[in-house]
Amino acid sequence: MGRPRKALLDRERIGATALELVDEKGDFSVPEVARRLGVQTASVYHHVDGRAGVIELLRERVTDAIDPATLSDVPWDTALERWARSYRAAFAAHPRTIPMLMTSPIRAPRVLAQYESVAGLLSEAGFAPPLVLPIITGLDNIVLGSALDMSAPETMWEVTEGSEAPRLAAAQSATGPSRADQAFDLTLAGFLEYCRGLRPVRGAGNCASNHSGAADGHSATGAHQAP
Amino acid sequence: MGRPRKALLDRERIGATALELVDEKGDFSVPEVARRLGVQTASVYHHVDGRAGVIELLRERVTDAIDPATLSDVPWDTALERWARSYRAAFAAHPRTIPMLMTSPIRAPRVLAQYESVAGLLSEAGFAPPLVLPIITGLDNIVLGSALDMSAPETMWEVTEGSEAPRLAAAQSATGPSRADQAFDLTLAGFLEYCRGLRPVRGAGNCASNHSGAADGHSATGAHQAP
DNA sequence: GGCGAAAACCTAAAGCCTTTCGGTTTTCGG
DNA sequence: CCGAAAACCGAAAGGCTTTAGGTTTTCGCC
Repeated sequence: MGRPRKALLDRERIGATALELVDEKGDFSVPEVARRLGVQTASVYHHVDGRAGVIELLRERVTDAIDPATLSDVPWDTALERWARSYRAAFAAHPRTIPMLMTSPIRAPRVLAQYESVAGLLSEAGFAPPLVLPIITGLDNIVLGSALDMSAPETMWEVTEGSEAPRLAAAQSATGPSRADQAFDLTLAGFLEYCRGLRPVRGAGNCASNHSGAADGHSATGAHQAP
Repeated sequence: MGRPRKALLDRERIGATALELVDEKGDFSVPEVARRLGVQTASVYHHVDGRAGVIELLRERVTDAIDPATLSDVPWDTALERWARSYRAAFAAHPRTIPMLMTSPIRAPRVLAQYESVAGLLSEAGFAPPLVLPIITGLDNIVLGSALDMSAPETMWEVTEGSEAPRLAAAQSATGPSRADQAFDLTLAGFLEYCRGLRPVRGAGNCASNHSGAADGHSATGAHQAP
């Protein structure tokens, strides 16, 4: 057959087709992608670096929906919250990609740059350097943990049948179908609340002993550039 | 060859061998398990339901390390914390199984029973029924998100090389190698703190309207260690 | 305009994995 | 003692990943 007059394949179409397949069936294979594009399997290998390369295309497509503009918000905790929600929403749009993307780190430059922004955000908000990465990692864990939960929809907790777990079943019927969202809201709110309490207090008198109950210590912080 | 005088295979040995392989190489295959046991591939299929069955054996082995006794602790938040740590530790002992186990829900009866206990724990602690499942799910997300983080150890954040992310690199060198543990401690502490504030206050006057910002209604609980 | 190099697709094949289908021998219950 | 079940083996079908080498078309450069 030889080279066609107009290219049949490109990374764009390969990525889109693979994402279609994963959305529909939860998995893909290179031959499947090729079949759906009316092409032989080997041809795909001229455009991407094997199956792993296709997964990277998926990663790009999914993470492109994360909105970096959220990180320009103020104050810092609003930025963090909006970013986390955008991050989670990006995965929620294609939950079945999650098992594939979770296995290897998110090293796409686009996303890495956003983590870098978050690091700056937290530093400028006044967090002690040793706290910055734990906070980022914690936020990451919450988002990815929640994303994972979304990828195995209700099966995870579908215990309503009959007998074995009456209290769990009762809790389920008391919560309704928004369980995953509510859990995320709860966890995120708790995390941000706790982080607010971890910032050094700026005023003169430092009520040294506790840091935990300081739920509203950021009210006056319209502009908060730390030392 | 026919039936041997003494059985060469059983689910115990198959599970142990598969776990060995995953610990060593991050994956397993049925032929690999068979080779390591000095047996033909097909023989394995007489004891387990294919590859999926072997994964269930892995799940049992890993989750058996979760200590249900932690849930008998008092008060409720101590029980929750110890359980979460035990849960996470179980996965930390075999981090490379995590990508395999995360894909499908943890429906092993042993673990389900523990979730059931947690539901009872929270109900008896006085949490409103619609809050119980979101709290369980949130805790689950934190544990599994953290476990996932452990499964791709430092690669996830190894950006120290050179240039691209200076603030992230600085944050990393300020934190040291205990990043994952610190993030978990932080997130768990924040979550429990927030949950304490979600319990209805027992005293007379119930300031009914809000439940969201009330992070400090828990005066009696006392201890919370900082990272 | 012509021509070599590169691009894009194909056929073929190796190697691995999963799973199933009969065989063969040994053990065990009645 | 004997038939049924158990435990293992050999072989094979079918799929996936990946590479190697062909064939045709296009493109850039002289």
